[in-house]
Amino acid sequence: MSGYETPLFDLPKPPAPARQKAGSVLPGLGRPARREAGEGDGQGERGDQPSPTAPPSRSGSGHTSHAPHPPRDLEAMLDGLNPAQREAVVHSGTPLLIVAGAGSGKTRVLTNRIAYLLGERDVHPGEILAITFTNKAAAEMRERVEALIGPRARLMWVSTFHSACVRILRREHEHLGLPSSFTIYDADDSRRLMAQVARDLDLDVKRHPPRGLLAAVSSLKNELVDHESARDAAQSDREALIAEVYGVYQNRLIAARALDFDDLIMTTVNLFQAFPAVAESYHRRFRHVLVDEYQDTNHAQYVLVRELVGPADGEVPPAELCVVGDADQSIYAFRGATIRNILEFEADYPNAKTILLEQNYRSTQTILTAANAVIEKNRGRKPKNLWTDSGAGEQIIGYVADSEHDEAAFVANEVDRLTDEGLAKPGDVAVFYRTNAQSRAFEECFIRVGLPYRVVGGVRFYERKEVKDVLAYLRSLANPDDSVSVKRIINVPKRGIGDRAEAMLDALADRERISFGAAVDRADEAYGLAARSLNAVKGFAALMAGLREKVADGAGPAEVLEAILERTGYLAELQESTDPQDESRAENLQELVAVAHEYESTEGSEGIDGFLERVALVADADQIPGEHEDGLITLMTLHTAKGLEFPVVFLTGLEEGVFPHTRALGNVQELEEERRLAYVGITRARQRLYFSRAVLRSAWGAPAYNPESRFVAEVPKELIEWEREAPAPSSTAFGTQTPQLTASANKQRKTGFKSLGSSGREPISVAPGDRVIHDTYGLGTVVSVEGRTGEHATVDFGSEGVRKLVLAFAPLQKL
DNA sequence: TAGTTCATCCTTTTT
DNA sequence: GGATGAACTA
Repeated sequence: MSGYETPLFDLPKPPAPARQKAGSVLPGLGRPARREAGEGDGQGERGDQPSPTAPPSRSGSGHTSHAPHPPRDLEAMLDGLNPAQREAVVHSGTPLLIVAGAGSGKTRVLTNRIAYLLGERDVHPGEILAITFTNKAAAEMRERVEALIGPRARLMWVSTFHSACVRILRREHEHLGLPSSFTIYDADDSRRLMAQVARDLDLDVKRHPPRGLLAAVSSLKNELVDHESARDAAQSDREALIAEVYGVYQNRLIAARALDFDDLIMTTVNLFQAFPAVAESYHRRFRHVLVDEYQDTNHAQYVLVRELVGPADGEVPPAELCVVGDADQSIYAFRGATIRNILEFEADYPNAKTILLEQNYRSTQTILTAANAVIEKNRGRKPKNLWTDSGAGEQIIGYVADSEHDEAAFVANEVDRLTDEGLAKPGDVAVFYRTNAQSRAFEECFIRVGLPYRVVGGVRFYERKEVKDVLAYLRSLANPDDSVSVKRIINVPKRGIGDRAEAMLDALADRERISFGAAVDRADEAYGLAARSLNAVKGFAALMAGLREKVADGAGPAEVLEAILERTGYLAELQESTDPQDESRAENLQELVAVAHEYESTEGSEGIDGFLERVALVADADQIPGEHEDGLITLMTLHTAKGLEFPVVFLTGLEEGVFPHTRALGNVQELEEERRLAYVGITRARQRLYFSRAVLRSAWGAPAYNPESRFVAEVPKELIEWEREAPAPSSTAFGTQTPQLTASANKQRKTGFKSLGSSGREPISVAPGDRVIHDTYGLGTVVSVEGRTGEHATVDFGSEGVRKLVLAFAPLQKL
């Protein structure tokens, strides 16, 4: 994990704010900690010790506020920059908006600007707050500035919105008398909690799935609406329902002493608005606020930035604000981001200066022309025209595959060819797709042909079930009120506490107005709990008490994790299992312990709470995409690709319904967001760009026929050279280009597609006992055949396991 | 209570 | 093909 925080706390503490009524203004933190010191508080607040946070390998303290400046090298900061970039680096005095087209050197401008502030304008590093989109970007920026300016740069604060807010909340709790220890809920935890809320309110889960409720509540949160006012403003039944759900959900969060991802920002904003003195202390401190990827900020983040900058006519002059972004690269509206923030920047900050960076230093003119042509189709955007002086370059190569397997084979062949001809190495190549599920076809193919690859994103380490389970134990220890975590593990591994027992404990918790975790400790008082269940619950309570004792004795996260693995029998269960997957699960848990050890050895580590916070905020995917020197093909979603660049890019799955995604087809806004995603994908390529699609793609079991993506047609024809074009319309009843086959239509015609098979192969028919050979799994024996017309077969591949296959598409041959 | 089978509905994308 | 939930059996 590279997420590394420079402490904010080396500057004088801000004056304690006047005490005001905390109350309802601070959802999520409104309730004082019921438990006194003892649990979770042991580690104390270390914020004020200027803990040395430099990586051990580095030397030099850099902590004195007036350390001698490293040699000033103005030329290094401005060298090679074009006039617009220079202007952006040295601008001062008014808010600054840098509209940076793809590949226009945005990151360089930002880092050089910071270095310029530190080196030329004598700004103290502690006065700088730079907000990036990911932890990885933060780490890189810190590194680059340090390379320019020296170790002094470590004193500045570079982080994501979320990390920054957690820091602020942790720091301010003591002034406000709020609990310092809180649990951060990720999307999965929130969903579980919402499911509970749906049960509380007796909602029809079919009509109101927790996911949907969560999305609705989340958008209210980002608008900074509280549920009271939402209820008052409700126009329709649905709105009223959402407001009610919001209230119950929020109460549950408060009771669990938890904040979800949206709360982190919103609560900080509320804190600033409720306690102006706190807000002022921060904007007194941060004289320079820089925000990267401004087009992806949501309303709450926008307000937070305003609060940090401070009023134009305040007692303290506003901080110097510099935001960077490109409205055409906004791809997170689904998560609440508003392009409005960047489009209206000049209205929000009337004396703002705007600098446009249009010259591209990354791609060939062909690639840029394609990108421009696609993005032009979006309405209501400010015109922008990327250009380069580096020449036209190669044409885009297009390929129409029969199936997703064929598409993967094309990519593999092409990479081989480029490698053989010395035009590129596998490490130069990236394969982009719209959804994570699409990676499988490529992985299978690359494994078969022996191409080295890595998948970025996908199922992340911290999202794996076993890791989340064990972390839930740790969280339950750190915060016994965290009902989502306690419920998650109360019967994992199985110890005979079923739904009924859980319901009885829930009832007890309700009756006594205590948390679920507290009810576990008082299970004796629960009605209707079978003796056997009661014993099991008591056993669980004793287990937790034993572990808690260990925590109280000052054990660090690693030691506690090891105790959890052992005492719960979780690890033993995995080790005894014969399922080969459980082996890797056990390895993941060992890895988690190793991560905890590593965390403990980091200076300034803050015990279990700190470890959990780190785990919640640092996506481990951040560490993966680095330099391309290791010769691996990179596979990732288009969203993950933002901010990266590759010499060779394959844009795959260019089919209506895949990209653009089905869900976006009916909605202009969403379609435009898909188009921006296409724009992002295209502009990642430096020299070579490939478009590919599959005529026939099996999407969730059933095959689907998808016409060409509209984005392909939006690229001028002469830019694309088709290596293989769509086959002539076949004689089947459904033409290849039937526009917009809906999913349901596909389903109805499902059986009809069988005859097409994959890669031209005749579908085979098998019977139990037949010997077959599979491209990936090798030799096997058919165990059984399912489906009315025999479309699935279960085949035993011996050491490769027993697999269920779709006969029409499995690369399977009868012997 | 746990383990099994069956049905359904599904899916974006992520800090 | 996968995850989740409901219904049923041991």
